[in-house]
Amino acid sequence: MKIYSMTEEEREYLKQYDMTRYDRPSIATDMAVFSVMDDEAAVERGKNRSVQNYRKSPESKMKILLIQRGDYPYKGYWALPGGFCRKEEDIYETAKRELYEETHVRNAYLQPIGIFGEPGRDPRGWIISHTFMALLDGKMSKLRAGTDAWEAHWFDVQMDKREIEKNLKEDSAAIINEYDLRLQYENIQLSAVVREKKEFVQYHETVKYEIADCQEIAFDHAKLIVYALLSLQRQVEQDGKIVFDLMPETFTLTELQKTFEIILNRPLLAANFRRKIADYVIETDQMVEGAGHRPAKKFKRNVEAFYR
Amino acid sequence: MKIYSMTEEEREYLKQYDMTRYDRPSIATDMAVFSVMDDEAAVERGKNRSVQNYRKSPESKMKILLIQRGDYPYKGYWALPGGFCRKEEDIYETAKRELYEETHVRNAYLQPIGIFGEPGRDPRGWIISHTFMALLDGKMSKLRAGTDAWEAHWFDVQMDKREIEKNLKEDSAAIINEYDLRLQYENIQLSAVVREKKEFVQYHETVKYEIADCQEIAFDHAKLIVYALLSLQRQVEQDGKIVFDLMPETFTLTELQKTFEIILNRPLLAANFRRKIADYVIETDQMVEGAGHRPAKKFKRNVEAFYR
DNA sequence: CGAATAGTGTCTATGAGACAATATATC
DNA sequence: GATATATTGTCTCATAGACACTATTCG
Repeated sequence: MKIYSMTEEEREYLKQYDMTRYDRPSIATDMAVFSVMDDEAAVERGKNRSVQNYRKSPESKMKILLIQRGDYPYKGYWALPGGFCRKEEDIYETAKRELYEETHVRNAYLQPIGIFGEPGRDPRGWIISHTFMALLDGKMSKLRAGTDAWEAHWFDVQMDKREIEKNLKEDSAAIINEYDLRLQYENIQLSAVVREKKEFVQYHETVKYEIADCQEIAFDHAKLIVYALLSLQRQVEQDGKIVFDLMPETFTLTELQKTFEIILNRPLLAANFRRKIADYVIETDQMVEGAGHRPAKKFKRNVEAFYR
Repeated sequence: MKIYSMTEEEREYLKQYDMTRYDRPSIATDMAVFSVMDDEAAVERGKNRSVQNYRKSPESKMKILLIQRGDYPYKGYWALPGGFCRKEEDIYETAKRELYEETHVRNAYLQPIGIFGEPGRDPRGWIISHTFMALLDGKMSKLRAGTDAWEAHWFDVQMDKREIEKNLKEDSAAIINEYDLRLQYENIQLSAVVREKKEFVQYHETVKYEIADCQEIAFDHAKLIVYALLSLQRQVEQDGKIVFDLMPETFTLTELQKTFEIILNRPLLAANFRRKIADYVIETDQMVEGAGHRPAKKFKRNVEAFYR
């Protein structure tokens, strides 16, 4: 390999080079941390089930991790966990560090999904957010202990799509959708409406997102959350592999299916689902115990299949 | 909509807030600008065809736009076009501006594909690159006029995959691939080898790219180029829509098919291809003229189909 | 046995891939 | 007519979706 080595002239040039002559933004990461779990798991694991419905399986829900801001700006509002990129830190390292600080999870699916640098998005100044999506096995995370000024909680996520306008012609298109976002943790309710504008300009598609309404969600994070949810859906629709990142080491096929259903927001037929994911899982000899009905086999990932 | 409005206390807080207490990187965009065209088009359009083979259709090739660096560091090396993000400029705007400056194209498919911020990637200091992929209709671009110190050219792209290691087990996997990249413009030959390491760590996939060899390509741009090519391939493999962004307003189905083939790096059967893309195109009444064989119908995009 | 969930078998429609056949320009 | 490409028809096989059916545990 040919190594790049500097000449004396170059060394001189770089010595004179002044990085600060250009304005520079602060770089932040915001983490959309998702998990799928039932409410009991969200509060405390392994607690007593309600006595009446002991036969019913608990309902799984999509969750997102939010923290309440303890400082200005948006003091008291809820925001995605995140923080600033440290000097000479790779942005992925920043994301991993933030994730660990908030959840004590070291290994998780982590993916950059967007860059939001619109001027004015943060009153403190020019701050570019690198938004990451993280998928957590809900059983693994231990939230950072909250203080008065800094609470972290798993919020239920509900998002509904509404079509506002759809104008399709042979050579042009304009589509506007609205996404109603509702987030809930105990008696705390947050909500937002994010508008998606798709257009065809000179034979090229353009998509824009803007916040139409926002209750108690800090900065432009409502937009980031909607964007992250749409990214997740789109990816799972195309290739379900990443859903496994939401699962623990072993799981039943029904648990896996429910996780798919929650993300895709539609029911799946068990027989077809099982056929589809059959190659990706391997039966273990564990069984679920103590349910009021036929016990399910536990499965684990078949790593070979993930690489075709 | 509830408007976020500041209190006096908050205004005071922000006044004291010192952005400069954290280190900040410079933010750059690097543009992987791809186009598919025949060599004649790359040099000058509409020129005389070679007389012997007037009946043969010209061969299309994948091209990438590179500039020769006129300054240190990597003076004389070839690099992706790019530049720094200006104050209060959205990073997408930076990318659009750069694209326009280099190619005089305003509308093109533009997509962020990666963030590269590894310490040491630029000898000038802490510079985070936001890499964008742009797809251009080759007939549209007019390269910025070159000067002695600043040449821009369309390079032929050839990338081949080589499997180095493949260790698949039930619960773990380690895969190493190498990508041989060769770029050529007239008698200028650039090359690189980029290694891709995939692993399964605690049930989660990790992928890393590193440069194993690099000839005459500046910075870590060999890695960015390979990464961009892989992104393009993956996307087209999943959903061919973006290929249309490489096409002019009207085109023949064979031209479209060739473009797919070049990206996917494999031949397609015409009958099947046509069935697959049938809904996305509309016949026009134009025909190709003056070819030494049956003339092809010209088609245009069917915008309706792009929105399902 | 009834409730509740786990798991399987099969029919059909749709789409991908392979291959053969036909069509139409120029020279 | 020869060359070179354009365009269409059809067979097979794999897969997705719908639906009906069987299995197993607890109480």
